[in-house]
Amino acid sequence: MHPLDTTRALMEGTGSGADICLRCGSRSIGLCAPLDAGMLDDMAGDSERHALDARDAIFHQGDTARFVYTLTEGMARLTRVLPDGRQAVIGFRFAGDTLGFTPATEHAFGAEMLTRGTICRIERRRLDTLFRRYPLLERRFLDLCVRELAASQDHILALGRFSAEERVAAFLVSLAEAQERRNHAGPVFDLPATRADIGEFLGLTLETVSRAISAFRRRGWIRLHGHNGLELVDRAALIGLGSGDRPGA
Amino acid sequence: MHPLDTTRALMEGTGSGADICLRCGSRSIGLCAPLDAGMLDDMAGDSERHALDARDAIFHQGDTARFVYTLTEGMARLTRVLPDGRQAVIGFRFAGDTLGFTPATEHAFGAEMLTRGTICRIERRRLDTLFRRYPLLERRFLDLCVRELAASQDHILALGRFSAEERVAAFLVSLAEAQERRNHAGPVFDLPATRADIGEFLGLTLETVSRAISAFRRRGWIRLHGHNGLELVDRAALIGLGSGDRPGA
DNA sequence: GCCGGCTCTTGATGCAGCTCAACGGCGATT
DNA sequence: AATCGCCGTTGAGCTGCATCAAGAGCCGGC
Repeated sequence: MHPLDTTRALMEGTGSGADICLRCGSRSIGLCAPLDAGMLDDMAGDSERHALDARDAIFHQGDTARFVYTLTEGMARLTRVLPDGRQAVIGFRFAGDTLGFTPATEHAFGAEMLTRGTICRIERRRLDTLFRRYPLLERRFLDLCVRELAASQDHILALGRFSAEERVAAFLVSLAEAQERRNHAGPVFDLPATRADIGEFLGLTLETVSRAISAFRRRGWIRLHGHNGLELVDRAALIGLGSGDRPGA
Repeated sequence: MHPLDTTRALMEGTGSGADICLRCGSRSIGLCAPLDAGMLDDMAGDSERHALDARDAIFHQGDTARFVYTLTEGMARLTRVLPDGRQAVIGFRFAGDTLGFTPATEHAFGAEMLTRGTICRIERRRLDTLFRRYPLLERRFLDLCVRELAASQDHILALGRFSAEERVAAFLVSLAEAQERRNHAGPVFDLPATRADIGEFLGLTLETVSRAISAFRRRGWIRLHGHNGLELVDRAALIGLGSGDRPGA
């Protein structure tokens, strides 16, 4: 099994519904998918939509966790900062993903847009009201949460056990799969994260990420199109490297 | 903030109740804490208790996820195996922690006892029935899950950004705090995990873990008592090293 | 008591990835 | 079109940790 497959499972679990989040107007993949019409009306009445530019913060680490967010367009990164200033990217989020849901009073990490996009937010306490009215919604959050936990464990495995090239290969494949799951057509994917972002996600320096990507390019495994375009030419090779069955290890 | 503090938060969240899980007979910290008497009766009727020896498996990676477990005595480790045989310890669990709760059909990781101990297990579908009867129980699982997710993110941060000694220091402190939270008295803590277990948890080799522990001992920060006893002599030094505010980084 | 196996420790060596540095490409601004 | 700042690439050297190896302490079995 691909070690990042649980990420796929998480997203597949959210991608089936074709409901429309009334207020947001977007195809709702995250919050609204398996809900009935009455619930959607309630949520739409309680939520607000906001447009954001690339690099805008959605919320900051330490902010009071007043809202829960759904990313309706664009791509974002989740970051945590250590006391000494070292920073880590904890994850990336795509259109349809839910952000910032926590029972704590403060956000343990920050979220920033990597591209332009829009978010849809609902007050935490209104969501609690909806939980009481629609137990299915709470169940849905529990499932999402457990799946995200499994994805975190995959990432822990990758950080603890994978070489630099293995990590980058796994990342590129999971990025492509995430976009395919969102009905992306064509062989060229978006890669809006910088080398530094990827490095901070994978526990590597930007130079090491750059070298791995160059190596894949030299081997004919990938092709870069402009500064944002990524094409997986030999996906099997990348999956082989990124799946953790290194021959003779 | 200590980067492993969310682990503490997770456990504090479960440590407040003094209820007794009727069938298990143990102080229930995990499943049963904030529940009313009727719910406890229901759960006790549906759960079974088992005694296990050190090294016994509670469940295996890939097993059908038929049960949800509470560790009532002892210490366990959670492990994942990669296709090529590389293994990683993704976490440790203590008395009172809940194990193996997942909406998936299979366990994504295995769990093995590190010490003798007992577990209390309940069938997954009976738990679902209880969820329907007691929505508060489901809410409790959601909170636990979000907190565990935060703990995973701390671990991701440690694996991606911490040096070997920083990781070992953070691990020793969090282990001591976990035992203090469980009303452990006295300055000497249990360290039932081997150097290899710790190394597989922290993404290090057993030799590197051993060297870090020896270095702490030489600096007078810790003392070892027999093969299982650990005393933190200078906890502040360990916290300083393990909290991620390395001076000048 | 003696032996075999396991864990821990410590030393020597090698290498993957970090650090430091230089440069080229591209978009934005004016 | 010129300039600036950011991002990416590549090279050279260094270092922290892995790897390999040897030996010591401890425990259970006989």
